[in-house]
Amino acid sequence: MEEFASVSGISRPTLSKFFNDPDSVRRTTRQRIEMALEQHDYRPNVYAMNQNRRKTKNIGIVVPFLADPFFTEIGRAVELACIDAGYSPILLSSHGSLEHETDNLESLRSLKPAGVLLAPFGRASDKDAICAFGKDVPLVLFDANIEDAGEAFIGTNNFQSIDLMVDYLCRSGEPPCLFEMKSPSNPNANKRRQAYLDSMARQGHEAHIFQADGEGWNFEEIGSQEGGRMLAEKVFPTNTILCSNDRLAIGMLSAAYGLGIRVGHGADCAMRIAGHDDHPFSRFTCPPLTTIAQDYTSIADRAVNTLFRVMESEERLSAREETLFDGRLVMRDSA
Amino acid sequence: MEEFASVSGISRPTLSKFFNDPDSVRRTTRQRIEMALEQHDYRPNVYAMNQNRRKTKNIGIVVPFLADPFFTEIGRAVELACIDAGYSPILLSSHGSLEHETDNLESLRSLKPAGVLLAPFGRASDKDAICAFGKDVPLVLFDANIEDAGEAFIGTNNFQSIDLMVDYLCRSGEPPCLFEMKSPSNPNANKRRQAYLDSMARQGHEAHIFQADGEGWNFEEIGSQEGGRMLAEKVFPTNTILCSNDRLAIGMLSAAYGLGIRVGHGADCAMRIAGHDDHPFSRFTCPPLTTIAQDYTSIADRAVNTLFRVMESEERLSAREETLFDGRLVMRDSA
DNA sequence: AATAAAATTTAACGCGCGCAAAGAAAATCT
DNA sequence: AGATTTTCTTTGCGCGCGTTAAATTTTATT
Repeated sequence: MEEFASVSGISRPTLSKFFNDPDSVRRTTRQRIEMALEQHDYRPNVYAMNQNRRKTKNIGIVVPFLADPFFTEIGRAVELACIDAGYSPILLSSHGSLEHETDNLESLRSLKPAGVLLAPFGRASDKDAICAFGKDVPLVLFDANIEDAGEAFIGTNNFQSIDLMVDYLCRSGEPPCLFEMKSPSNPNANKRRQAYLDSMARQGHEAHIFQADGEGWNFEEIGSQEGGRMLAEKVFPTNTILCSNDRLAIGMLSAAYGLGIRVGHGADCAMRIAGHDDHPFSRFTCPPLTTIAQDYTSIADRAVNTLFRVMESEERLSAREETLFDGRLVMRDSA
Repeated sequence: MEEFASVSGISRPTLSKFFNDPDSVRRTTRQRIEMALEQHDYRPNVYAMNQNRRKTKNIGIVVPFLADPFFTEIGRAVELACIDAGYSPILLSSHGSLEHETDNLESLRSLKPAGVLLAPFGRASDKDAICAFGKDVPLVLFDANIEDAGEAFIGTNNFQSIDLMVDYLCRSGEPPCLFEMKSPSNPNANKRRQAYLDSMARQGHEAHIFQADGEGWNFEEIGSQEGGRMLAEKVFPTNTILCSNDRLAIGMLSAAYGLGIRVGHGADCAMRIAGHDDHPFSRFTCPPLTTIAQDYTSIADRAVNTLFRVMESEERLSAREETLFDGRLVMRDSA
């Protein structure tokens, strides 16, 4: 950098400022530097840069399981937003295990990130560790909330979305049963169950909940196995099933097909199946899945913007913010 | 670290060695250090550590499009392998755009990674940039090959796998047509087309190739739209279609369902559809997709091991290695 | 026990940059 | 035009560790 300073005719501290934030120097000098850069292609040492800086230009993004298309999608949106803002996103997956989540936060801490976007496991997460992390680093949660952790939470309003779906299903046919995992780690599942109970009560229908055994993240498999078993045994008292998420629904649709059960809302159909999340593949199931679309883009944008706001203000938010976006009913053929 | 050295009774250079590689110090001192670590929980500054090191403990992993489940899966396998080996994987997606691929390599270069695993776009990639990168950093390619770039390439033997599938399809019914993208960026698509032509010639059947218009990575959408149009227009001369990859097949299956065409190898079925890759969702299509399983695990393991071999040898491989794993026929109901 | 080999300590330099203070230069304002 | 503000330059310290070389200690070998 010393070298580049002499050949470019700019002092080293000014260059230092420039590389930290190109807009912090006068426009004319900035142009001079950029001219010189094109000729001598010098690039500052990332490690030396960040060593003495309290905060870097890194933004951590932690998701519980990257192989779940929902998180790949939202991760992608968030990553691109960060790049556009001139930051370096670092996308970390917790690979479905709690240890990795904790490890990821530990790794991030030593990277002195300017901020972190975290989609935690939820109940299973190490709440204390996450709260402590939030004290040191600007932290915004998304998808799954943990009370009092981080500066803000952005997610979907499960009560609105489930109510929307239940209402639609009741109006257009038999009231739905709920199909879900027995021990969901994700708090959204619990909210959705409660929302289902509320909605059914409000509509004056009896609620029926069916829970699938199984651990892990192979939701399609579980939906197919357990859901298929229930279909075969005809345990469902109505012909309409609301699955707690699309991945379970995809599995159940597959099982229904295998059993020769025609799914859909047509006259020739035996039952209806609906999901929640508008999984990228739900458009291509057979039949295409009626579901609730989470507002990926808004969630990603709001999460990033909130994080930037906290980062720029250099102080904590006066009050923790919780933003819930409404879900949108996506009517396809399955229900 | 100076501090930790005094309280632990270990000299700083020894600690330095320890943090670089715990096995490089005597076992007794290593235990003393680990004891002290538990009491004083000191952690070296990542940036200061890496500033003066030629190589870091980082390993870059670059995939063209993380939202494609194939790459999420293989990325996951590779990531975990790196973690197990004590390295820090950095997973980067090129988000389907060439500029990001180049940017990703540039970012990685300044992170002084110990090695990089790259799944390039293929033909579209900046070959010179990748070759140049390979001169500076141990580089192993996977999935898509670029001649002479990096130390090795690990992928699937498309000629074997397609031949396996064509042979199966011919034996069990009508010979297949090939359905693919018109202008595939991935070199595997070209290999598969050639393999299809070869196999059909060998079997003494006439080859029929149908190409879908469309750009980008929305293969399911393209398969559904274009494939559906072709199905509706009955352009296929046989009742069996081999799709160049599972994502196209998933789209086409969806379209077939919408058209009321019964897909499968049963007596009551009108046509057969097969894919290639054993996409994570192919087990749950309707009907479940007959396809070729790429050996994810072997590819990931071999790629990582090869990279480590190059990294440890501190020199280039005497000859560039190309390893192709055989595909495995996965017979499900669709064909 | 004597010798050789391996591991550790001591001491000291440097990496590439952030950062702070004080003065000089340029741009803006009255 | 001068006064004021902004920006830049000069100077120099220090971050936290890698790394080296010589001196010393510990372990392994004969």
